[in-house]
This record gives sequence, structure tokens and C-alpha cells, in this order.
Amino acid sequence: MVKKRQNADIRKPDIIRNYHEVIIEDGLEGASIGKLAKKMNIHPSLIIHYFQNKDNLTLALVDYIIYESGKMYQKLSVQTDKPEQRLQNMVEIFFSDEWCAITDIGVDFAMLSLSCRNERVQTKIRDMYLVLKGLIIGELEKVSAAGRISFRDPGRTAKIIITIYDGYRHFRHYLINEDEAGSFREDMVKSVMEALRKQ
Amino acid sequence: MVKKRQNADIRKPDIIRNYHEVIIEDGLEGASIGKLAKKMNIHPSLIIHYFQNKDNLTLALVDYIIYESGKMYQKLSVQTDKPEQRLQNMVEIFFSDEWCAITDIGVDFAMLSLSCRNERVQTKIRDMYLVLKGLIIGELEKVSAAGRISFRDPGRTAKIIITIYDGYRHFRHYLINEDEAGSFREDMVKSVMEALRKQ
DNA sequence: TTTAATTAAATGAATGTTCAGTTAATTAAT
DNA sequence: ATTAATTAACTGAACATTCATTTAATTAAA
Repeated sequence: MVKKRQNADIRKPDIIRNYHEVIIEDGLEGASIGKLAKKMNIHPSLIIHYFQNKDNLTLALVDYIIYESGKMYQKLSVQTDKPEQRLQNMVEIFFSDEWCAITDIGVDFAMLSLSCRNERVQTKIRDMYLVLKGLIIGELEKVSAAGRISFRDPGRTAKIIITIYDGYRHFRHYLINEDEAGSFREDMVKSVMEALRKQ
Repeated sequence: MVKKRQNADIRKPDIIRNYHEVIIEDGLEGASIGKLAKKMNIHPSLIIHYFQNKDNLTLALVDYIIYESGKMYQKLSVQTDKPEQRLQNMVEIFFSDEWCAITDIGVDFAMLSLSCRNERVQTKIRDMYLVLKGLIIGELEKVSAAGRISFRDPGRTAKIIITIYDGYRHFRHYLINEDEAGSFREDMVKSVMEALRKQ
């Protein structure tokens, strides 16, 4: 049984996590403070107490999702010191099931949709992409520094990687069977590596 | 002034179009039958009369969006008969502003999100992708038939094209300035053409 | 005892939907 | 060609429910 009275440091992130789950189940359009409260066995007004209103709660959720993604970015630092191997590893991690499952794609789509109408969300997501891009550029520059391959424009290359990754994560949802998914992943990894070589 | 009494053939698609607009403005989570009715200066129950309930209306919207996309697919048939030129043209159309603006990306994201929870929507979107894929395969096979380049697995190649296109359409939204968008497009077109050559 | 966590109760507005009725257009019969 | 019957388009009002939010009171921890 959960301790009855908790402090804000526990309760607030707990509310956000549960809100995330509600949206997974019912979508952003089906999520409400009432449902969320019922799910958590707390009173709706407690949620308002912590987040003032629903918009704030949703903004906090965006932060949460971005933060969770950010945590994973750090895990990208791959075992080996060989720059090229690092690059290969990074790409393979991007296209792994674990990586694609970091956040729920359904919720991600909802947030992306929201970002088209909400400038603050748009900015947050843009910043997240900038972080990811910076991280990839870092890896590319390590390769360049090692002298093997040089990237004319690492920022450009990073964008290509992100684009193919995004498209992959998006489109894989609409493939029919599992073995198709497997070969699809291989193909997309190859495409990215190809794009890397051609810079 | 609009004719007061219209028949179903006019009214139903009109409702769907307006519903589309409401979602562009307020998102799927902000759209309601009430708002839609007010916007159209009709009674909410008239919408129910035609669509029975909100879910049906949303399903009809999915069909509408897919149909609008499908109409554009037909315009893909490009002027020239030279297969390779056709291929090039097709890719350039995919990455054109006009093409990316066929449907509203915000609404598309909302529908993609919905598809993660609604099997019927998922199937509809999957089918749409199959149509697009088939169309691309057709073009690839024309090139193969001309004997210039042969594609080992056109279906595979088509999936790569769709993936990069999807990622492009998705990610371009988070680029900062216009000239960046221009060079980004060029880069992605190049990437696709590269992927085509390497099959 | 002060502060923070939590609930209770109540709010008005908006939600989707039903149902009964009205008005207009179409069809068939005279 | 006029009229009657039928169908379809549309409105009005009311429905219970849910919605986010407010304000005040209560409970527990520091």
C-alpha cells in the first residue's frame, strides 16, 4: 500500500507519470483530470493544487517526456573508443527496439500535434532536437578528429540521421509482420551508414 | 449566401471539411460537435443526424484525409516518359512544399496518434501506405524495365523512400530558419537518390 | 504551531446524445 | 397539373454526464 500523505517531490512526478499512462490509454483527447484522479485514488482538486490547470499539467508532461529522452541520450556514450565503431554503435542503438520504446509513440504523436498549435511546446521539442543534434555532431567530430573520415558539415549529417531515424520510428508502426520489421530495420541502418559514408 | 437546405451529398463532406478546420485550430482534444456546429451555423444534432456519433465523424475525417492524399498521388504521374527522369521528378514532388502541405501536419499527427489506440484507423493508414508503396514500386519497375538500373527489391526501396519522406516532413517542422529548410530539402532529396542508386 | 497535503462540496459551462417536432423537397397518384 | 404521401433535412429543447476549476475545510507532518 502506498503511503497516504506524500510530499510534492513525490506526488508531482507521480501525477505526471500517471497522466502519461492515461494518455497512452485514452489519447490526449480522452484524458481528463477526473480520470487521472480516479486512477490515482486522489481528489481532482489535488491535481489542480499542484498544477493550477490542465494546460500546465500537459506542459509538465512535455517536459517529462523530453527529460526521459534526455536521460537516454546519455546512455549513448558507447563502450569502445574507436570513433567509427562508436558511430556504428550509436546508429544501431537508435534503431533498436529499446530505443524506439523509450517513449510511447502514440503520446509522442499527440505532443507533436500539440506543438503545431502551441508555441511553447514547439520550442521545447525544437530544443530537444538541438540537444540530440549536438550529441550526434559530437560523435561525428570525434571521427573527424581521428582522421579517418571527415565530415564537411556535421550539422547537416546529423540532421540526416535524425530524419531517417524519425521516419523509421514513424513508419515501422505500419509494417505488417515481424520479419518485415527486422529487415526494414537493417535496411534503414544501412541507409544511414551509407549517408554517413557519402559526406 | 449559402443555400439554406442542402442535401447529404453537399452537407456531409462540408461537415467533415469544417471538422478538419476545427481540429487544425483546436486539435483533436479541443474539437467538439458544439464548436463545429457553431462554426457552421447549424444545430449540433444535425451533425449527429448524419454521423450518429463523434467517433463516426472522426473515422469519416480519416477517410477524407486519406482520400485527399490519394487524389494527389494521381498527380504524381510525371510529364516525361524517361523512367529515370520520372523517378527524379517523383522524389522532387515528394519533397516539395506543395506536397508536404497537402494535408495539415498537425492533424496528421493527431490521426497517427489516434491510430495507436484505434485499430480501424491503424488499418486505414496502413492501407494508405500500401497504396503509396505500390505507386512507387510501379515507378521503380518502369526504370527496371527500361534496363538502366535494376532494383533487387522494389518494395524494400519504396519503403526507404517513404521513410525518408516521412522523416523529412516530420523534422522540417523543427528547423529554425528558411534557408536552413532549403538546404535541408536538397540534402534529403540527395539522400533518397543515393539510396536509389545503391540498390 | 505552523505549514503542506489533501479532501469536500459546489460551481457553471460544455460535453455528446436523444427525441419529438417542423419544414422543405421529392415522388406518386389523381 | 394539382394534390397527397413520403422521405429527407433540419431545429429546439432537454438529457445526464463530465469537464476544469474555485473556495473552504480538514488532516497530518515538521
